[in-house]
Amino acid sequence: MEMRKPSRGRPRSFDEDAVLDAVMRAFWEHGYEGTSVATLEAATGLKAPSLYGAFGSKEVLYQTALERYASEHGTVLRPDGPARDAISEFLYEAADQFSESGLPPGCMVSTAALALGTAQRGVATRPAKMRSETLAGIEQRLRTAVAEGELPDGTDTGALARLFGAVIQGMSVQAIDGATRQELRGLATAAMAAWPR
Amino acid sequence: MEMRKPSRGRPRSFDEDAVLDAVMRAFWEHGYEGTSVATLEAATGLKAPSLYGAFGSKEVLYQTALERYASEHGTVLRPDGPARDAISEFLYEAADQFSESGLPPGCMVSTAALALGTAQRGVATRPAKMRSETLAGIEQRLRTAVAEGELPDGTDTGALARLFGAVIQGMSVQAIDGATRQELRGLATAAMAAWPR
DNA sequence: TCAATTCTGTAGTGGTCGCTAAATAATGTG
DNA sequence: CACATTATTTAGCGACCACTACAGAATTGA
Repeated sequence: MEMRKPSRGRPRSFDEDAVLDAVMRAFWEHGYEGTSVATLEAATGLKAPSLYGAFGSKEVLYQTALERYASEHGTVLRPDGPARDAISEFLYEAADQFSESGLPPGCMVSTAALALGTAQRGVATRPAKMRSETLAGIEQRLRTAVAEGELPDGTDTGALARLFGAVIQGMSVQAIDGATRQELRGLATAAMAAWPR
Repeated sequence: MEMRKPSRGRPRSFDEDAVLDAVMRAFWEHGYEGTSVATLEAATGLKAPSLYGAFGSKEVLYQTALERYASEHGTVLRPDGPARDAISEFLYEAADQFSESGLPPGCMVSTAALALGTAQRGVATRPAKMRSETLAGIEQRLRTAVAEGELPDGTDTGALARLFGAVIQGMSVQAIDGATRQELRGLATAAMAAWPR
């Protein structure tokens, strides 16, 4: 994947992963437009040309940080066991992650890039696609549950998937607004009551 | 409330309400940071000095547009009848409003100002307070329902209020991502299954 | 008609935006 | 050592940011 150039020339003076982590937190907390390159300089301790040399542009930096977020802080539906348990764990895990101390509140994907200037429209496509994939993943899990008899035939799996997706997105909003971990867990519990009987 | 100055001097050449409506739509669609004063000039047909003369600053313009949104496009819980019906209608009305053709998708309050640069932190306070008041309104309605016996004693009204609030917020995200009115209504239907029995 | 008042359009202000050319520093290779 | 290569630093690019001084235009009151 990564073409590592032979070690000619002056070596990097920084750890690329640590820098990307700081960049991720800045974008996570302040969004794309709310994070300036000057902000990133302050967050990383690097100067602009180092950032640009290592990553390319502010937009690439954002997308790279977003992928890192997805792989480091993202959650996946457990593929085994009852779908009900998988969804339930998914919601509780989101509640915990959105209120993790030492990290920005909320989710870098669920509520990202919802309103941008026209010039930055393209930045929103990747986060939107990630949200769409989350919905599709939930729905697939629910469809399987219907096929296996865990959920009744005729269950509106699309609507149910959108509901649990909305719960995640709403938890992100409320975490940003200061909701505690306990409150988010209670929300998750209340949401699971919507599971069909 | 409004101190109307006697009609001395050159009169306004524009309708203040129509201009504020255009401003509201711009902020609604592109957010605070995503909307520049140049954008507002294009949206209103006015020049900056007219906007500043009539309203004061970009931030005041945003807050004024936000209040207008709340009073023109906001929804309130119907205070009479069963709480279950009031919440249900609230969700369906949100589904319809977030997918109203001719208006930006989503909600100008539910998913507003979630990530801003540090310099603009103060802009987020009013939208956050509006969301908090919505949650409080829902919870109050649920508390009354418990007191009147519509909901069982011991119902976690706080968690249930947060759930319905999250559904609204998630519907706003999904509307922005392109969900149809029908899909949002289905989401609302699925959410009502969480109502305690 | 003249003066007072208020609004509009022109033409900027200083500041920040994302980004980069050019000089310098630090490494490996010969 | 010299040289090629790559990274960092300095300094600043043009474009846009929110905002405004100022002059002219349009109105009312005297």
